[in-house]
Amino acid sequence: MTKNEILNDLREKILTEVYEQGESLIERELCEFYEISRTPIREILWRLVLEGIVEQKPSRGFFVRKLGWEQIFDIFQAREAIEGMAVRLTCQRGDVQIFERLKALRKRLFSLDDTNMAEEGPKAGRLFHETVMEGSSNALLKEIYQKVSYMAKMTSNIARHSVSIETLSRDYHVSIIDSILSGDPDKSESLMREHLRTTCRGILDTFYPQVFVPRGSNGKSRKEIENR
Amino acid sequence: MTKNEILNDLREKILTEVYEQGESLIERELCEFYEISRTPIREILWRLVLEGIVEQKPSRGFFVRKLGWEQIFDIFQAREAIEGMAVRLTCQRGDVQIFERLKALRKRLFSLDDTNMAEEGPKAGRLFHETVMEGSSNALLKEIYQKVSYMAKMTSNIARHSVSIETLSRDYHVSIIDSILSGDPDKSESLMREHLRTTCRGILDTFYPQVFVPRGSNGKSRKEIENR
DNA sequence: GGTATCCAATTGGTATACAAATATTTTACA
DNA sequence: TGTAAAATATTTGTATACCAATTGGATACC
Repeated sequence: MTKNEILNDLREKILTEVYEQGESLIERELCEFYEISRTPIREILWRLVLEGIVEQKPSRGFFVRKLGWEQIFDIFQAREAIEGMAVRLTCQRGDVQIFERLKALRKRLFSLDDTNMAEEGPKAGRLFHETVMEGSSNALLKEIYQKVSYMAKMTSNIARHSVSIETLSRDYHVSIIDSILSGDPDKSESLMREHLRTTCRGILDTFYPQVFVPRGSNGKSRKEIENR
Repeated sequence: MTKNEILNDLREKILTEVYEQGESLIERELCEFYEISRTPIREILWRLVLEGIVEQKPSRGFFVRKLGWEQIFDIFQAREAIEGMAVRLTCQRGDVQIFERLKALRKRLFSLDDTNMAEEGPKAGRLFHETVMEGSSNALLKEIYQKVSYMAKMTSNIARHSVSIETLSRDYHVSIIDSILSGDPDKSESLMREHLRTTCRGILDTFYPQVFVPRGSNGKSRKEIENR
């Protein structure tokens, strides 16, 4: 296995929770498993820290990042900021290629129905969001997005979306593409934000029903039901 | 020198351009200089990568990140996204402490005039932006901001602001604090964005006058004057 | 002038050893 | 029995030495 293959393998194992959240990644164990020495393993681990899915605590080592509902909330808010700006930029300065890709994607989104939504919906969704980031032509925003999206992927194993959430997302994706193609950056941005807010609420309502996030605000004036 | 001191020292040297942008940071030289071995130096360098001011190219090593005007443009756009969202959140869910700090800061901003603007303006400005991020109560946004702000600091040595830019910023800071205290998140966000867009244009106009960024758009439909 | 080859510099990786910090278990004592 | 202290084990942190692999540039050749 090359170093890159090991990196991909480790990432995959973290994203699919072979390594659980919060679990410590012990250097020697990894060395033994992948049959390499500590130096390259450390480099790989630092790369995963850079990707946001591993954290390093001094003198304690590397740990799989632990993401509870507060972090999911934070991630979606960060995505609102990043992708909201990105879709605005894509709308304003996207080139013909991007627009063509979005048109093709629009078609693909229409072909989704209840039979293939669970399978194809998330794939098409990821492609949509990536295309929007690509269109923004802002390397730093893309860099930031990559990290946030890795973190988002970590949560999506826990928070596997329901067909109803996926269908709603699909509709938003189509609307956003329409507003991009019609050249309306304000509408594109506000739709993207609404989409992410809605999806976040859907996930939290489904997987953390004990958490109450007040409607109509981005607020963290959250209330948890007292008992647990 | 402890490892943390070395980290701070190296960061300082990069931010003050003792190490020039694009320069390669040779492990063995650093080992010799700081009298430590390669392993801890590598860890320090990875931390600086995490901070956004150093980059690693496989088989080539670590380099001070190089930021031209395109990157400055990208940084300010990213800040628009991040800080725009953050100020909205601060407005919506900031606690009394934050509001008090903002009120005190407002007073301090008023005490700035032409005699101390060059000295105190940037300091107060940084404090303003940090306070807003703090108020957002979103750990991920703060994490992202930290990186972006290190990158911004790298550019501020090249693009040292003029008194006129600082004065304009001061006025924006005051207005934004007012809109936060009056509880208007939409206005807070739009003012913050406008502020960052204006500052960005001021910097680019001053330090890269050959670059023309069209008004009234975030667009990258940039034109450079052909000759150089 | 362009291409091929060689060479020096530097990073990449392995191995080993021990120090330092942290976590766990055992022991001793109240 | 419960708890604190001490001993032990585990794991990371650092140092050193060495060689392999990669890169960039210099040189020689056609």
